[in-house]
Amino acid sequence: MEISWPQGQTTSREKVIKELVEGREFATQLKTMLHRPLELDASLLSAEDLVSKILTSFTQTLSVLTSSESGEVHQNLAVSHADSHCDDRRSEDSGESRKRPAPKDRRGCYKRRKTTQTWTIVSEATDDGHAWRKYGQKEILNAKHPRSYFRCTRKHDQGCRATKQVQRMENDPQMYQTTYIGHHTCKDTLKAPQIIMESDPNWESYIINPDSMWGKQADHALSSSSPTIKQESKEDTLSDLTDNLSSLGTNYLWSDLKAFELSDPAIMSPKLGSDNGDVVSTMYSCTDTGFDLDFVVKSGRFDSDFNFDESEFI
DNA sequence: AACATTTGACCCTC
DNA sequence: GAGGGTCAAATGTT
Repeated sequence: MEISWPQGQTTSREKVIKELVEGREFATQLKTMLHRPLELDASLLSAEDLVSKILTSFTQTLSVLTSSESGEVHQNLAVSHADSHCDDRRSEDSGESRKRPAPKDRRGCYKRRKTTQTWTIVSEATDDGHAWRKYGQKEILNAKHPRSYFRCTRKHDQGCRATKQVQRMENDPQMYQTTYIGHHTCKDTLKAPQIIMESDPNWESYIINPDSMWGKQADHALSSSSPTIKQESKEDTLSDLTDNLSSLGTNYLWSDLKAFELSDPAIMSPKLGSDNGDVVSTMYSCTDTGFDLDFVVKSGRFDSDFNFDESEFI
């Protein structure tokens, strides 16, 4: 994989490398801790601290990358204008009668983002640690099950534009295909790991295998299927990659293995609540940038060919 | 009261 | 015009 850095971003590149190296270091410590819990040195950081450090590393990396990517900023500005336009219109309608008022002219209010990056996962769980609000449901042609539409609950107070669509698989009703559209810009990224650790003190036994998480190939015996992230080129930006890394490395990892806290009872399979010992399998399909990534989360394993080696960025 | 969900209408893209 | 994405009033829940 090769990323070409624009001129003048050498410093950013160094920061990114530094953050990733630090993150890897913390992950290594966490791995050691998980493998040898009885040999813990009291002077070392706790597992929770290490997780926080790792997440901070991701966040700092994203911060550097997104701040150097002006196109995204312009896009956000355009949307905020559209939002204010809609708000103005809403306030004008405030005097109308309650019952189905006269149709409003909502032209220009829709922010359909056909160029925004999307990626899809197939999983038993739809909860990903983020707070979502359902804003719609539609019957889809030739689909047995309706599609549910969710937006980030931080849309209004933090302007987070992330949305997702969840649809039950036809051939396997226990599985849900979740399509994520856009990335979270809100600040609730630490929520998921906290929930995990609080909900199950033995989470590490089936949630994370640091060997596989950080690129060292460990036990593949449980990986019976070939997982993929498919990426298509739409709006190729560097921040796309980093956003995906963030999501895959944090949100998805936590969420899929946190399959037992379900956020949408209307579309959830009731059996999930008692399946802690069962296989958690997820396939990621990413429709996004020009980068090729292969991941698998199966039976609690997170296998990745993606390596956070700084040489990858040269 | 505040927040979340439901659901019909509206709008956009193809 | 069909299909699908989003809005927003009504309703439900905490």
